[in-house]
Amino acid sequence: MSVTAPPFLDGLAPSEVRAVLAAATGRRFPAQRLIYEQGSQASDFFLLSKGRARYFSMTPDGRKTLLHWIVPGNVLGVAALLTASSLYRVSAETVQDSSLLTWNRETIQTLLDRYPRLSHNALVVAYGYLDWYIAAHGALVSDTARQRLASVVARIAESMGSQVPGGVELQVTNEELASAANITLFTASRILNEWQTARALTKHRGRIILHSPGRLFRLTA
Amino acid sequence: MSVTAPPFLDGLAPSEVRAVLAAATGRRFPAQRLIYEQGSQASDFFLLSKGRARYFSMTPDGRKTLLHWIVPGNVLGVAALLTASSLYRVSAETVQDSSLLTWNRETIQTLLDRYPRLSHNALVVAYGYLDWYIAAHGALVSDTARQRLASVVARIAESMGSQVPGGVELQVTNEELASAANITLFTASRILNEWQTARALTKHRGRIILHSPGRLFRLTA
DNA sequence: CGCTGCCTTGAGTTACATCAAACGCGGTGG
DNA sequence: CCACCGCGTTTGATGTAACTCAAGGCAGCG
Repeated sequence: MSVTAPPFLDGLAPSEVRAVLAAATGRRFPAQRLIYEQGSQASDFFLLSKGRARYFSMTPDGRKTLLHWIVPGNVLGVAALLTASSLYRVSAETVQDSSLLTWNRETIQTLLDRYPRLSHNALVVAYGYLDWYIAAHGALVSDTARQRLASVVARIAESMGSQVPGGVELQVTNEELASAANITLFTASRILNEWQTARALTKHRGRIILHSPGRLFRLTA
Repeated sequence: MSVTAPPFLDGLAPSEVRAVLAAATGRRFPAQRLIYEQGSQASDFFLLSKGRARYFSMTPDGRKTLLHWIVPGNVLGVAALLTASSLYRVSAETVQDSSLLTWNRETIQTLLDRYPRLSHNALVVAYGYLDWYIAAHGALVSDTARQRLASVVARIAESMGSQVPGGVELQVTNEELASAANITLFTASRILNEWQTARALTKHRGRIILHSPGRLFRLTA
């Protein structure tokens, strides 16, 4: 079903895993499709089985901030696991064509009751998000634009880069990088050019070849 | 034991609550004492029964960032609930003299196994932190120094203010406000003076009388 | 070979940080 | 009761990273 075993199903017996998966509905999403929107009722819980998705958030003034990337085996929509408060806190969208297993709120909550281990796993998942936010908060509080951009590039290279001769290729636009690092398009362009001059990477439209991740951070003073 | 029923014990039968509490050790902490430090092994889980505490984090360059405030009934040290990864992610310290119920890691994990509802409650707690971080992230990304300071003042007034004739009194220094809003001492001083001039609050050393929370945000353009 | 959308470049602006200096509240001891 | 002291606070002058805006370049596609 998915290449990597979903952490959310850790510790369940094979028969239990089957029961949980049997209760889900498969759904396909094309690339660039909204999965759910921040502020709406958390009516479904998802597991990404194929493709790529990401969380993002809209600021009051209409800018989009890219948050966490979601790879196969990850779950989405933890808000649907809560009995009370039940709004999605951020939005989620697909990046590539994707397949999602879907449980509605009632179903997944019944499963949580039946298999308590799922609650524990959900806690681990939530704690992982917390980790991400703690790091992001630290970065916003004390890093420069340059450092944040370097982190974003490194993180994307890690999670979604593909090996090519000469380095790692990232399929990202300046706009996406800017939005993830919380800087402007212009600042992103300038910093990336510096790095290109310093031979740490090569730019093309819509993609970047990262030659030396280490050099990024050395240029970060 | 505590004024408010701890959300962490929600949904447990009275006998179960007694069993969980019986497994804890009571500990008293004086004001301004470190409870645990970010990066250290998450060896204990706590429930604040009396007093006041807060989370904070140190930046690489040595500045202190104040995070979430903890009131009686709240738990601390969620990292100790996780089987695997087990470092505290932020630091915690008391603000006033406090009493904490303490479970060591092994004990609390045994209890989680025995009372699955605790896992669910832990998820709710973790989700609450997530909420806080999502809001903080949004504020850092798109609010001005002024807006962030207004939010901090409002939040502190809400959670720890005491009613006095003329408004709500907050026991905070400029330094604490600056550190929580992620601005400098100087900027905090200047903005607070503006607000004093606009009659939204009155300043004294180490405390503030907030007259009109609403006016803060109106002055926030 | 022209069009569309991504990307670049420069000039001007700004909010906030940094630094230096001094002020004054409120507690302490003479 | 007064002089002193420490620390929280204030104020002004200066610095700067990054944003904003305007204009144009150019890659790749049809």
